[in-house]
Amino acid sequence: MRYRIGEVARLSDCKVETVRFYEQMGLLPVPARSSGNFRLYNESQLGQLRFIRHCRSLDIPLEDIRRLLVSQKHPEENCADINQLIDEQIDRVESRMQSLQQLRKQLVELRSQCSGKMPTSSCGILQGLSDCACHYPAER
Amino acid sequence: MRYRIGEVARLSDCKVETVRFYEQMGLLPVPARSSGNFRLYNESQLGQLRFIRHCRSLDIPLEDIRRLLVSQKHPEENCADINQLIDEQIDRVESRMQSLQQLRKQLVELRSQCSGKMPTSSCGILQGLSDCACHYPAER
DNA sequence: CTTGACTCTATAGTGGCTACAGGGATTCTA
DNA sequence: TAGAATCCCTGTAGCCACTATAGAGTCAAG
Ligand SMILES: [Zn+2]
Ligand SMILES: [Zn+2]
Ligand SMILES: [Zn+2]
Ligand SMILES: [Zn+2]
Repeated sequence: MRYRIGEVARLSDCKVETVRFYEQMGLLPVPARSSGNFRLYNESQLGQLRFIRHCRSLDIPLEDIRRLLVSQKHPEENCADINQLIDEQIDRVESRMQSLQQLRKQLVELRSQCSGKMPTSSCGILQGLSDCACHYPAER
Repeated sequence: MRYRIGEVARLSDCKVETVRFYEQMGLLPVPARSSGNFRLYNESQLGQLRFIRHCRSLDIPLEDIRRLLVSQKHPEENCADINQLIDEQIDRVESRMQSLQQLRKQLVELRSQCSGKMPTSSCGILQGLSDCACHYPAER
């Protein structure tokens, strides 16, 4: 069974342009072509596309996905790299969560500076943003 | 007192290129020039740059910063827009936090599928990524 | 035979910078 | 006063992971 690009896109929940983009990035093998020059995919290529999409839903960068695909093609090798790659991804996610936590605190604090309908000249939010004590050069 | 670009960059904790970039984006007024064609900034422009940098540290997008700067220039207007803008920013941050929470859970679950040094052919992580039950078309 | 849905390539845009390349201006030191 | 170091200039391209056009070709149904 062979699929055209619109079908693999639908079957992997992504856009046609994205499939072409992955091909261009070398994440998908160059597909066969129909007589009318349409891309034709088989089950295995669809599987690889779904693999990529699933990785992307975990926010794994394309470069790391490339490494995972290479690992997949070497079934005899040790999988330590894969575990490390996921560990690094978890680290990235956790550190982003931490900075968002910080950010939220600062935004809520800022938001509390204004009660509502004021002239902008006395809006506590604008003032809080202007009276910035942090964006000064590091003291020496 | 007039500053050259390197100095305002240092005094607002950003890079020279970033200052030029903000000018190009219309977030900073076109500065005066010295006889040798160097940009020259005054205190008020430095203040505006620090305002922008502080907004950016709160991850407020440049478009929203532009709106804040416009509001600042109309001191008699009502500040409701400003409050709403910050509320929206808080919403964005919170929803990002939520999806990262989800992400972390999925990654930790995936990570637990592999105990350590296996051949990649039997690595639970690779298998978990391949046996994807989610990247299928929405059922009808 | 026409319509409409699909596909093709190539190119540019998104956001928020960052990093050159290849020159000119200024300032410090010998 | 020469040379070196450090600044600054413009313009362009790169980053990431797509997304969105434009303008053309392919194919099946009615
Ligand atoms: Zn207000
Ligand atoms: Zn600040
Ligand atoms: Zn493993
Ligand atoms: Zn999936």
